[in-house]
Amino acid sequence: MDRKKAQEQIFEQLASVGDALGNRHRLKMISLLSHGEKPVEELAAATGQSMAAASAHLKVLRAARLVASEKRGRHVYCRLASPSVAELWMRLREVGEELAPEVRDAVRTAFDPASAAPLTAPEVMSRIRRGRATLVDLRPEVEYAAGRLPKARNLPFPELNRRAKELPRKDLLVYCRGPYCVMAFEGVERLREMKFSAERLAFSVPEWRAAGLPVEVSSTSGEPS
Amino acid sequence: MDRKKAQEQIFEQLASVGDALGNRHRLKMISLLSHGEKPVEELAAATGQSMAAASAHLKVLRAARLVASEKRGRHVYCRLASPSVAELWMRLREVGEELAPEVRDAVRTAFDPASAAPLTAPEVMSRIRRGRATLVDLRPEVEYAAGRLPKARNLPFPELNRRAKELPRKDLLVYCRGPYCVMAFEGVERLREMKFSAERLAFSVPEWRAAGLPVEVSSTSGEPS
DNA sequence: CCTATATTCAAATAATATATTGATTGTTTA
DNA sequence: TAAACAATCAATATATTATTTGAATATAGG
Repeated sequence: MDRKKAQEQIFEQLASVGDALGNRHRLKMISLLSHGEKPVEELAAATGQSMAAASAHLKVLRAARLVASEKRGRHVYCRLASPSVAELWMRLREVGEELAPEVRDAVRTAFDPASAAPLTAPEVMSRIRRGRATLVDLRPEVEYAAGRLPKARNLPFPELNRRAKELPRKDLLVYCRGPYCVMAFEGVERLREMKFSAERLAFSVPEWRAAGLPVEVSSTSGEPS
Repeated sequence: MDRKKAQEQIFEQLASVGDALGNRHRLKMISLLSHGEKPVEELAAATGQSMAAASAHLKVLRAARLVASEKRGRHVYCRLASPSVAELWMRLREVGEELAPEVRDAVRTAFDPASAAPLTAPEVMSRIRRGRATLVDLRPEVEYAAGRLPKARNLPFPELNRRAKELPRKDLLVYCRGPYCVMAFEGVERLREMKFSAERLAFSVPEWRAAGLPVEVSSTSGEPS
């Protein structure tokens, strides 16, 4: 009889975790944080919210234990409480893409997976090892520093036009923040206009990490403070 | 600019999937359905709800595309839309147990994983192959018929006292509906009182299936109608 | 036709969810 | 020490939603 009560509590608590996944802005925050810790301010800007609103959503995520945060300097840096949160987010995406036509159609029309290089993570790893490809990471430098595909070069999206000439003309594999990342698409489009041979990868660092492949990190112990 | 809109729609839709996971009764329904399809009536009874309430929750689950249903005879049979829904539910549990102290503590005190046989699914598979153990499935017969561990014998919990004598005295491995299943605990307790040597498995069929191990099914094409 | 099973509807209740504004706290920097 | 900044909190407003109940309605079976 006591176990019955405990079981209900467990389901209740797990439901609160599910509930935390039930808002667009919060999912976006999880998605952003899967590329490394960020201050509240940045999360607010990236999700188009006021600081107060972002702070409220973060409170929900913290209550569900999905996000942890720490004050350093004058910023509060937020991060996923564990890599398994990113994996939960990936699994949610997979289920949505598999089962919800609304998701599947939107993904197909706006972020067509068929437009990406049809390479699995291990296949990319093998090309990296053989020096057959140049990986280009379009994310901001802090995210690149926090973790990247091996031998990837960092060329943040806003600097693309100016610095593209640093890249080789051939065999570019471009990635940014994952399958729904607008910059990855536009980056490849721009590079092609500039006569580079470039393909988009359909995944990013969190998926790479979840596949058990090695992630390269800048030697500075944490994020710059 | 159009991609930005599509991205927001994707997140919105995925949030509605998350939202569907945000209620105790709905999680319980998913958990039950991971052992096979069930009519609405049974889901209502098992979750302690009126038919109308259960129906409303099922509507949410259907809208999120997690559950499909079909009318056969006078019942509406509900089932998970895909095995990946069960996997999402498992992942949610794992995250909860890993990160939420409320969940972890409740699990430890009421459903202590340490009280289960410390066997992984492949280890159990190997024992089955060598005939080193007798698996006992305490679930209702329909769930047993819909999918079970190889060579498991079915002894539904309510019949345990009456029919325990059919079992060998040694090397019993008992499972029911998973890590939070009360019957699995009480079943093992009763068997031990009756001087059987029995251990509880910390997992059930959905976890077994997710591990890629073979599930045995009764030859009748679907559920009995 | 009558019954069993589900869904829907109307309604009630309560509760949430979300965002805004302004105040407050703690920290850094001038 | 004061000013500027980052974040949270408190109070508030609005709207919406969540959940359940009981009755009415469909649907199919016997």
